[in-house]
Amino acid sequence: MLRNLFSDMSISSKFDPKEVEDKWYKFWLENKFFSSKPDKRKPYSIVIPPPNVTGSLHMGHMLNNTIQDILIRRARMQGYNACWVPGTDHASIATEAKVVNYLKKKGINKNDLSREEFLTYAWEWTKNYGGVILKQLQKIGCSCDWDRKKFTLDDSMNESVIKVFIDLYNKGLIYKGHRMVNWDPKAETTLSDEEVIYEERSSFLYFIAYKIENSSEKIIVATSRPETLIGDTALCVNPKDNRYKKLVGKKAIVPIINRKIPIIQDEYVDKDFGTGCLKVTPAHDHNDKYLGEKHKLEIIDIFNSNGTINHYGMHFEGMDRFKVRKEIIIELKRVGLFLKKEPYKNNIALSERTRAIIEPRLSDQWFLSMKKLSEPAIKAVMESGEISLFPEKFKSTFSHWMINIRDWNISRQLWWGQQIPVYYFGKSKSDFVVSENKESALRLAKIKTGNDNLKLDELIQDPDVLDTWFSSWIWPISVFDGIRFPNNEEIKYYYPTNDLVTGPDILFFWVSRMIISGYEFRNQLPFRNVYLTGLVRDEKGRKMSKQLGNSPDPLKLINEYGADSVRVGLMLCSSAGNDLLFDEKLCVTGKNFTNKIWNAYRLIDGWASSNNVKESQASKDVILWYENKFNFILETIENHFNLYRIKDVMLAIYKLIWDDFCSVLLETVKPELNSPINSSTLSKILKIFQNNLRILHPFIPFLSEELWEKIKDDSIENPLIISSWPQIKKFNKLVINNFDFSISIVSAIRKIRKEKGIGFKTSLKLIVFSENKFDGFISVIKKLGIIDSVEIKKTKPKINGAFFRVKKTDFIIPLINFLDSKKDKLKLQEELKYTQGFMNSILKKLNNNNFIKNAPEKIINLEKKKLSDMKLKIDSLKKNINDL
RNA sequence: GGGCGCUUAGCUCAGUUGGUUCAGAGCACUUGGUUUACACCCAAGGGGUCAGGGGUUCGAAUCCCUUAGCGCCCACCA
Repeated sequence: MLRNLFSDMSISSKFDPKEVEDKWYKFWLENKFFSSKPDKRKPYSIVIPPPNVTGSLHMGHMLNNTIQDILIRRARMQGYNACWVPGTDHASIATEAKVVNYLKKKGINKNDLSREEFLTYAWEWTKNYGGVILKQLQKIGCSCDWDRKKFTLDDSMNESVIKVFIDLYNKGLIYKGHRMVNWDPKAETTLSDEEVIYEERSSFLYFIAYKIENSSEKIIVATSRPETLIGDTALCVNPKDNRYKKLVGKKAIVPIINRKIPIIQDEYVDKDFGTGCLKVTPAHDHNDKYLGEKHKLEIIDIFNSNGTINHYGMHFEGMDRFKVRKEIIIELKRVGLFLKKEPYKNNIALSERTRAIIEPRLSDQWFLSMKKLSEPAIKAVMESGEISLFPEKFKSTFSHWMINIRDWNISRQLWWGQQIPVYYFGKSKSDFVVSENKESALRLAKIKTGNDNLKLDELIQDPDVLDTWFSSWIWPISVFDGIRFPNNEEIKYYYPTNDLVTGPDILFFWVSRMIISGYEFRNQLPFRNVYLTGLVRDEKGRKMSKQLGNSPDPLKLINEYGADSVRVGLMLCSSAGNDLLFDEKLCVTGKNFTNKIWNAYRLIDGWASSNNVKESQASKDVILWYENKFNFILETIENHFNLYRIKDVMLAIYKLIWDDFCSVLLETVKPELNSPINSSTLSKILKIFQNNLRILHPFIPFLSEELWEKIKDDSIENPLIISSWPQIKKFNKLVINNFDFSISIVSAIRKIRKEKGIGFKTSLKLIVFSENKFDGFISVIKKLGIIDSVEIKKTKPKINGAFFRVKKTDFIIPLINFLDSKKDKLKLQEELKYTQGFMNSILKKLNNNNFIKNAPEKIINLEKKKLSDMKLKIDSLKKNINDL
């Protein structure tokens, strides 16, 4: 390998990611390195948390997909059959809202469309604008098996979802219930709790008088929602409230409506809030519903689905709820039943998508009963440990939620999603069948009714669709088609998957439900390890979200810094489960790192090699050390990986490459100007560089592959992506320690140079004072410390010079010209003082009887050893001071 | 309101079962450097009463109690 000495000049000193990223991604794709099929190897599989099909990449995606890519690339190199299944989620409400908006801009109102027409638009929209995010994942380097791309509304997915619904229904776990739901009057749909946001708003507490039947008395009620009095079916007071005792059991008359309602008592009512009298509207308030059930009150739903008042509101019928609020106050004033209003702050529930104020409303919904289903999942996480959560702190949160699990409302009043496979054929509530399609439903209905004349068009399918999570909760099974074909080769090979990487915010909505479905439908866990990343926040600590617009566009960052650099930057700050405040500066750190590696390559590439130069001792020593150090670090990396401490892995590699490889190894073997390097040294360095690239690959796939290509020799056939992950070889900790010792000596020499104003061109002499064998690496000390000779003496010579001490060993650099004995003396005296103080504290411990009595022997001996060490140090310091 | 967790250097965080000089890392900062890969660099350095208080212990960043501040999840007040 003889090269022109100046060949490195032709390569830019700045690494340009743009040149290499697309090239290598295309290369990997074309060679099918991402794709996986069952074979004899052990599988390693990950299913992607499917991003919303409408979504575009934000930092949260970037974070957790980079982690997945790191895991999958490492597994691939380790020889596993690595399979990362990508896909998207149809995200029923989010997508439907987007399509509705899109149509609105085109002047089309959703309500004017039929279901089929709307779905046609939605599919068109999805095809045109959806799935962008998957292209973006490619930009960050994700090595997903794209041939396996899935969508939660694919035909096969739909079939699986319906099959699961029918199965659970037949097991008696799905039922229709009357529930208080969050009604969005603007979208005219129920919302899941997670789609509701709360906001503090100032409003008023209105004080309204209700007349008592057959009496001139009145009772005052305080309410923030006077319009709901239309639906009042009781007034309620606390039984201990003496003010109202005499009224309990009597009837009050709802103002304006003039309906008679009972006055009841219940502990629930707070005497001190408002007037201590609560109006009960069971149809429109969670707590009132509870009271209504307990006291068997009538339920009057007063709203139309768009938030206007229905016929119960008499002359208010058709009027919007907030207009009614105003009108009703005016009317109450007119009839003299309005007393006053007081300013009042409360939390208002809003629809996350439409920002409409949520109307709690009783409604017919489908529910999945969860209690029994969740038992194996609780066991797997809490008892058997089959499934591990990282970090572990989420276990307690998980268990609390699972134990108090509530039934899952799985129906949504939307069109975009899997339509519920329930077919009604009659007027009675039980006149329905559950089946995969209309034809089979008809057959069932005929059997159920005994009416053989039932016609297909007499069947009406439930208009609701299933909650989006109802398709994603079976994701790890359905992506391998294990619901439809439970014995297919794929599901048997890849399931259970290995790791799941996702955000803690969907631990309950998604992760726990996948575990539940895994046991229910495969009788087996869906994944062994769950790594919960932190939430990416902005510099103000706010959650990054599209609504706030505070998420930097990862693609812009990649464009500016390169994908590898952004990956490094993110990994450096991504401790599991801890939120990370994203700072763009980290990308700069990442860029510096990739550039450092690039320049290390340039350096090595520029070396000419020759057999005619001797291999220096320093090179031999430093290579020996690096090989030991590499394996030592490799071991710690493996340990970090096993605990999903990706940040620690990243930092360990960062330091290994920057400090050990570049600053120490390369600086030591670096030949003199214009001279070649020993050929054997160079080939060893290249081997080392290759191993470095192997461990770097999962983190910086593009640059590592590029450099691998550039430096590879005849022994290498495969591209880096499918090369091998290094095996940990035995290493000698003593070599590492002795070398670290030597580097500390070099640092001390450099410090003296700086203090004394001695440049790096002046060679110095070093005298070591050591009674035992000196085990530093002299060759390296000479090379890096720019020392021309090292003398080892048993006793301290009477020489003027700079004294220093590293790990119990004394050193002197003879420095007649640079000496400043006064200053040096002062410094040594300071150190003496500190050391004496330290020794005193050890003495105090050893003189403490309780310490001697209670501390383990090991610790006591340690302290004794420390004491003798300190004594020696003090002696030597004193000697040094005298010598000066 | 219920549950979980956090508070360590200017910033972001490590610190495993209490015990070697254990108070650490990266970044930032200061100082010095046109050393033949890299100024996106090299070298050296400064910096923390481990949130406050109390307790257990021979010994506490680490265990217990308490106060203050913060975050998350769940449930949501007429």
